[in-house]
Order: sequence, then structure tokens, then C-alpha cells
Amino acid sequence: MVEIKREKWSKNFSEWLDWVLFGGEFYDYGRYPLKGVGIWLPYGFKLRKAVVDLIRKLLDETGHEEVLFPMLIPDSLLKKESEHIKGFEEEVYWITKGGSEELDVKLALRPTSETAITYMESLWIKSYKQLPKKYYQIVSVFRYETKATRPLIRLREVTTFKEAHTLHVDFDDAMRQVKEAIEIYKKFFDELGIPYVISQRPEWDKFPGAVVTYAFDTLMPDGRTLQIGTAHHLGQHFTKAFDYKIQKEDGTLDYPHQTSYGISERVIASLISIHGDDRGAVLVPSVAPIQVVVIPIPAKNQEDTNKVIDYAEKLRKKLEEGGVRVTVDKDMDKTPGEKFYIWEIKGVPIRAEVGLRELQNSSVTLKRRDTLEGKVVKLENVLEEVKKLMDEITQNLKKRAWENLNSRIRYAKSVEEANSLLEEGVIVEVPWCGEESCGLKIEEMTNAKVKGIPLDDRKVSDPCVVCKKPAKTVLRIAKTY
RNA sequence: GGGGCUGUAGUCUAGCCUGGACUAGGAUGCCAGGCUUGGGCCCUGGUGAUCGAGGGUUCAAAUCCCUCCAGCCCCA
Repeated sequence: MVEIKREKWSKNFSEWLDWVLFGGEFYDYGRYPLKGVGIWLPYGFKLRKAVVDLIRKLLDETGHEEVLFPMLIPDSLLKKESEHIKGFEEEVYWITKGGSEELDVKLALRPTSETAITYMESLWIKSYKQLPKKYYQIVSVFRYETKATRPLIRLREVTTFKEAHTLHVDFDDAMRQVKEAIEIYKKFFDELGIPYVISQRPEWDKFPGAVVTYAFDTLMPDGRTLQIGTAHHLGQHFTKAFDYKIQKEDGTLDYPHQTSYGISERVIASLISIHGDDRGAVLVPSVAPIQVVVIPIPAKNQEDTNKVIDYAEKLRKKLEEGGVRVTVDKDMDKTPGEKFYIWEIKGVPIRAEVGLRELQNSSVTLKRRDTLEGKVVKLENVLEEVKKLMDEITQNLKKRAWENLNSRIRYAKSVEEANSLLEEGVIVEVPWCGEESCGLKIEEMTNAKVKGIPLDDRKVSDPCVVCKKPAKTVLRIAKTY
């Protein structure tokens, strides 16, 4: 029968992604005449919506409140925090004109919203009794990327930025919040079957204005890592810049602490990519816009074909009533074979084939997208069989993705060893003394990026790969997007 | 930041080096019809391209030169 290959998927990943996004009707990129932007097509939009709904649910149930801030940030606000603006200034889009008139105050298209939110928080929240406070919004952000842009991965307009912003009475409470954020994101990625490593970013690669940055990275099919989520402890950097104090329990005034954390459509890029194969995407059932596609196999005569169609409709109804998202592909101008290809690129988890054969036996032939294995089940049991199959697919995708990631994290005791591993598309952990200069040296010597140190500190007995002094921990390095 | 490659119907592509017979060829898609339908079947007819944009060279530009826009790759 058919076999699953992952050649194009891993060796020509860039092409593969273009092909799947366009061929699967997820996202149209490169045809709108503007660099670094793309269009969510109806099918892709539904997938995006499912992902957005999931994060919304997770944030809502942990006490985050959704808000919506203006897309425009006046010059003066954005520039308040000096590290922040330094980190972003070359990436900000500015609006300088209204009609033909020059604006007195330049307006930034938000690259992120810390400054806007801090400013308004300072008006709203005055007392420790109102804390902690957790806001989030799901919006477009803009960054003038000068490096090569890529569909969903490096965009100038990020259309699906899910940014949370929280306010706390002290450092520890904010740190507790960062940990909560990490737990929320773990749940989120686990639900999607996206494997990750969590690292504390090195000093030189923190979010501009953060005290600490933690990041989730995943590994794409070509062996490069992709940052898919970040959580920052902002300390008092922004509240100090805004001279924003709250009253504490003991009556004194102090600057509150903040955190922010966000994820973007990179999640969707990794969702589509990580589970895919040479036939296209393989979507995780929980977020698949269509979970089961029914393909009626026409018979030799119209009368029997009509019966098959009726049978397919009966199947659709049965599944729909059980809460399954299902579509019947009744297009008579396409052969079943053609339809198989189309729905495979789109990654529909289960295909149900019904023809005369099934009709006569009151059965349904189910094919799972991940392994392409088929099985015949009775119509009366089809709902439970489909649900069981969706669970199995979910488990299988998760397992495969995690195994792949875990097999690609390796320990190296020397730069040479690290380099050869990096060539294979591996995340390498090397012993590190903790000095910034050695960290930067490692980037130079390996031509890769330092991702940071593991969230759970790792003790090693080998010497630092650069200075040979005793290592404090390991440093993760990888080829990166 | 540095270097390279590419842009021709919705999509993929021939033609470009060596300018002229290009009225830009093919495949696929799309539309109409027929035949098929358990893995992209076949046949007939039709539709679809200011050759990415602007400028220049020339009697003549898809083809040569410049600028811009967009996409891809490699290196730091």
C-alpha cells in the first residue's frame, strides 16, 4: 500500500512549507505585493481560529482578562523605556503623515504593547488590593524585518500575536506569574502535540526591557529551531520609566513588577510543519477544521450512486450528531483518487470512504492520515471508532514529534563535536562556565545561536568548552530561524 | 551586514546566453460537453500573459543595461 515518506519534508523544508501552505489552502504568501505579509485563506483561518480559541480558553480559565489596545502608539510612549526602544527602534514602522499633513507626533505601529499597557495601568491600578492583574490581547503587531522574511515564520505583520501583560506587587509574585505562564504554554503546546525545550535566554538575547526571558523553542523538519513562545519578567523597568507607583499593604509606595508573555502564528507554522510528511500536513484532530472527510465512491450507474450519496449523508449526520467536524466531498467532477490527494495535503486526520461495498455491508472504510492505515468498521459503531481513532492519531503524532525532538538534543564536550552535531540539525548542549564572553565566543566558533540555559538547571562535571574553567551549567546552541 | 539566483496566464514552466520569423510554446488548473470514478484516467471544444514595475540602449527588447518591487539560496 501507500507508504509515508519524509524526504521533501526534511530535505526541502522551505519548499515543502510553501507547497503545503498554498496547496492546502492555508495561507497565501508571496503574491500580495508587499514584503513579509500574507493572507489567511478560509481553511487556514479556521485552523488559526481553533488555535486562538485554545489559548483564549487557557488564559481565560487562569484569570486573564481580554482587552484591546490601540494599534498606534505615540512616539513619546514608546520611547519611555530606554532599553526597550533601543531593542526595537530599527524595527518600528512610523506613521508620520495624516493625508498631506506632517504629524506633530509620530505614531508607531505597535511592535508590542508593554508601553501602551503600562501607561494605562498607571491610571487604572493604584493599590496592592487590585493586584495581581492579568490582561491579554490577540492582535496584529508590526516589525520592519530586514532579514529574509518567511511565511508565518518571519513576518512584518504578525497577525496573531497573543500577548499577555500582568502586574504584581513584588518581584516574587511576578516570578510566580512567569512560572504560571510557562505552565499555560506547556499545556497549550502539549494539546497541539508540539514538542519544545524551555530555555532561559542569555543576557544578551533577552527581550528588550526584561529582567529575565524564558523561551520555548521547537525544532523544524530541517533541523533549525524556531522560537514559539516567550515569557518575560519585566521587573520594574517599565513602571519606573513611567514613574508609576502603587500603594502597598504597609502604606508605602513602590513601583509594581510586571511580566509579559506571548506567542504568535509561528505556532501554526510549527503545527503544520512538525507533524507533516511528503503528502502534506497532518493536523492534530483537536484543532483540525475538518476532522473527517467522507469520500463517496460512485457506482456504475446513477441509481446506485445516489444510494451511495445518501449513505454518505447518513454517515455525515451520525458523526455530526456526535460532535465530529465532518464534510462530504460530493464533487462529481473529481475522481476519488484526486480527492485523496487534496485532502491529504490539507491534513484532514481521517478519511471515510463509502461505496457500494460499504453500503451493502453497512460499513465504513476509515483511513488515518498519520499512518495511512485503513480499517473497516460497522456504521453503527462509526462514531466511537472515529473518536478512538482521533485519540490514537493525537497520541501517535505527539509521540513521534517528541521522540524526534528528544533524539535531536545532544551533549557535546567540545566545540568541534558541537559543530558536527549542529550540521546534522541537532540542538547541542555544551558545558559552560556562565561568563557572557564565553557564551558569545561559542556563537562565533559554532556559527550558531545560543538559545540559553535549561529551565531546570543542569549540573555537569566537564569544563567550559571555551575557557576550560569548571562549568556551572550547560548552554544550548542551535541553528535557528 | 555581505554575496548569489530568480520573476513569462490561477499554478509549474519553454524561450533569455547569441535582440528580429514570438501573433510568446507546453503542462496543469478553470469553463462547457462526453467518458470514467476503490490513489492525480481519457477525449473534444473553450478561457486565461500589458513577459514583476519604471526608465534606458536599439530601426527592433520577454531577451541587453540601470533603478525599484517581490521571492529564494548561501555566507558572516
